[in-house]
Order: sequence, then structure tokens, then C-alpha cells
Amino acid sequence: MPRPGRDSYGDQKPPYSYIALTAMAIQSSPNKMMSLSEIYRYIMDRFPFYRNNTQRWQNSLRHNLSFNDCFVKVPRRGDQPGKGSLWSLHPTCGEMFENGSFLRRRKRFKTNSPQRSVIQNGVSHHALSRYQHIANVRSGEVGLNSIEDNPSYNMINRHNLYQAQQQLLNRPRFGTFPTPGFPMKPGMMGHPLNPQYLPSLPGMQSPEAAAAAVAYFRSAMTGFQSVVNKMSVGDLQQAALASRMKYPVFNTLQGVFPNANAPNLNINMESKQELSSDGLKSENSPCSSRPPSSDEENSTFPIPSPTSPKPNSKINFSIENIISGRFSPKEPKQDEQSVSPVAPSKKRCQNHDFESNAKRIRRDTDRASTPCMLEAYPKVALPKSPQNIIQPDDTPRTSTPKPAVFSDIKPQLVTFPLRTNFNSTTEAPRFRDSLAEYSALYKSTKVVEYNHPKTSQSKYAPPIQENDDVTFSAFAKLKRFTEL
DNA sequence: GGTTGTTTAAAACTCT
DNA sequence: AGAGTTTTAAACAACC
Repeated sequence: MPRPGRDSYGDQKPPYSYIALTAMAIQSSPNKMMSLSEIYRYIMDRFPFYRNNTQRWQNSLRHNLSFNDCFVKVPRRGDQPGKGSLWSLHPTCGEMFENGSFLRRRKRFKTNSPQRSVIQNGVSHHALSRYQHIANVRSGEVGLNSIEDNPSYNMINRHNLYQAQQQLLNRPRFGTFPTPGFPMKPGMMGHPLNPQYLPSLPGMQSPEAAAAAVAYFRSAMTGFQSVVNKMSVGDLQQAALASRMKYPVFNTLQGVFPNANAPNLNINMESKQELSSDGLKSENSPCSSRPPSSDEENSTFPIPSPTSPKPNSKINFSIENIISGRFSPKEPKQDEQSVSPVAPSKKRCQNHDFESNAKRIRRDTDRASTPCMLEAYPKVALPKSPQNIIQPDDTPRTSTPKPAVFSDIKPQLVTFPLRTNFNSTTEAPRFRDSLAEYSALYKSTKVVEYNHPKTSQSKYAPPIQENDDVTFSAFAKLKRFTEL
């Protein structure tokens, strides 16, 4: 990617902080995890400056790994030889860097996780977060996290995703993440939190990949569910009917809509109350990552309590709106109040991932979220005014130089790997056996050259593609998932 | 003994 | 100027 002169600083200190360098290294790895020594190697390979004084900067780098919440230590699996742990990026640290550029950090990333690890349904916040992270990471391995025209998309194992979908729809809740054909409990063999015990499942896609689909679908459905919960039965019937007619995919997705015509239109209103992580009662919200009650465990999709039907409702749903949390027409404000007569909880949701999926509307400034897209379409943060990057000779320490002004940044020919063939059925199990093998295959696949457009019309280069946004990424995943 | 990882402290630096 | 961030140094523990 044309990050300015990324490989061309020579002996000069590159304008990246240790955090940026480390994040860069980790992101470059196919599975978004790297050992300490691999991070060292990555930095030294690309930036000759760091081939000297290794003890100094490596100490600093280790300090950053430990000190900053954005770096998450992941234990090696049993079949992953090597020293020390692997390091990955925290799943919600994506916007740490301004406009996706490693040059500037928007703000310090801090998790707001509780001091004590809170166990929910046998899964702590931390573990759950890691699970989701791993799932997201692994989803990339089978094309779930790649751009639309990535041929690996066609290799997704339909059967397993279908099973994942079924499991999700039968158990629409947070807590444990079911894996296709293998309902898991934390601590059991094969649970992704015990990756070293991953079972051999011949012909089956990696559990994480399937779990990613489940987690992904779940996050979208959470927002959808909260809206459905606020709708009257009349509205719901209309919406379901309209949506099923307009979007045939809903006819094939059992459970997406509660069966409004079913005789039992009961909703468990107790579910409006829940135990939050600190044990306090709080309101039901789309982003709460609560475990289900034992009753909920076997319940179907919650259905709103009967209120006065509104037969003329024109509400209907689309996949896009479910994903983005936008529904047409807009929810009436009174709905919110009528459902939540008590004062809204001021406690912030712990799980921002789900909140953003449920409510966030795409902004123009959204950037690509997938590694391939980041590589292909980086944005370069432009300093407000030209700044002198020359360091005085007697600088007592080698501070990271400020980013060069845009005019100093030369468009570059960039290469990035793009897998063109990946058969998840035959290859995923093998990858589980050998991460190194996977890595080798990844590196050996075709390298596509990307030519930076030599345009001067925009200072942010290259121009954003139409689909270059997080909503697309989200939508593409669900679309793929549902069209199987 | 070298590597990895955590922690404390403080100086240097940036931003508002 | 003060708050916040980054860099550097160093002590120390755990591990192989």
C-alpha cells in the first residue's frame, strides 16, 4: 500500500510510533497474530533504522505490548511451536489510528473492561471478546472477511454455515458461541478458548470461521431484535409480510422474523430486566452481552407483547437495514419511550461491538476495515500545516519524526498478497494442524500489484471506492451468509 | 543465560 | 501551561 515511503526511510527513523509499528506488523500477518520475535523481524526487515540499537527499541516495544490495552496476548495452541505468546490487536482498537493511517494515532486505546473478569454464562468478558476476535480473525481465512470479488468467497462451506445459521437462529443470544455440529461449552474439548484442544473434524471448516458467521449474524440480529421487541404485533405482522415479499431471503431464513401468525404471541417481559455485569439490574439493550436465562435458552425469538395493531404500518426490513440498524420507516420516538417507561440506564453498554452494529449508520469517513482493503485503499492523514521533520543533531533522544506533508509523499507501487484459491473443506483442517504451513501457502499465493493512481486531485489517495466502507463489509458478510 | 513479559519511573515530546 | 502520549531505562520474574 502506498503508505508514504514506508519502506524507503533508509537509516532515518520512520514516522511511526512503536505502537504503530507493532500494529502494522500484526496486521500484516495472515492470521493477525505475531510472536514477539516475528514483530522484531518485521520491523527490522522494513526499517533499517531498527537494525541498530536493538536492545533499546526492543525493550520499548515490549513495554508497549504490555502496557497498551490495544495489544492482546494470545496463548499458542499446542500445535504452534515457538517461544512466548502470540500478540494480536484488540478487536475494538480499529479506530485507534486516524483515517486508517498508521502515521497518527487518534487517541489512546483503553479498554473499559472491569478489573475483575466477569464471568457470564461461563465466559468472561475478556474471553468472550477474545473469542469474537479470534472468530473474526479466522473468518478471514475462508473469505468471510474479504472483499466481494475474492474468489475464496465461493469456497465457503455451505453446509457448515447453514448449520451455524440454524444454531444461531435457534439460540439467539450471547454467551457461548455454538459451533456447527458441535455445541460447545467453555472449557470443553474443542472450545475455541481451548484452542490447543481443537478436535479434528474431517471435512469441516474451522470452528472459528463458522463461529464468526454466527457471531456476525448475531450482532446484526441483536439490533434487529431490539426493534422487533418494540413493535406492536400489528406492525410486526405487516413488516414480516412485507419484508418476506420484498426480500425472499427471509423466507428461507427461519427464525429471522418471529412467526407473527403463530398462536402464542407471548413475550417474556422479564427479559426486559437483566443482570448486568456488575450485578445491577439494567434495561435490556441491543448491545448487552448478557447470557440467556435458562428459560431463554430454549425459547424462540422473543416476540413483543401485544399492543394495538397498526394494520397500515409500512415498516419492512432489509438485510442492509438489519445490519446497519436502520429500519424503514424510522422508528417513532414514542416507541422508545413506551417500551422504556423507566428512566434509561446511564450505564454504558459494555459491548461496543454489538452496539455499533446495531445502531451505527455509515459515515462518509468510514474506511475499509479488512486488511486487504486497508492495503489497497489507505488514506493518508494530512497534517494541518507543513511541518519540519528535520531533527536537530543534538536531539537527546530519537523521537519519532512527524509525518511528512502530503506533497512529500510519493505514490508507490504496492504489492499485497491476495489469495486466489482456497478450499476450506480440504485446507482448513490442514491449516489447523500447521499454522506455519498455512502461512507458507499464504505467502506463496499470487501477488497482485496495485498501482497507486497518479492523481493530484485528491489529497487522500486513492479515491474511496463505492463499496469501501464498513457497512459494505458487514453487508457483504451477511449477504454471503444468507445467500448460501 | 537469553528471551519474554510486566511494571515503575521519568524525560521528551505533542497537542490544545 | 498543563494534559496526554511516546520513548527510554531499568528492575524483576518466569520460562526454556
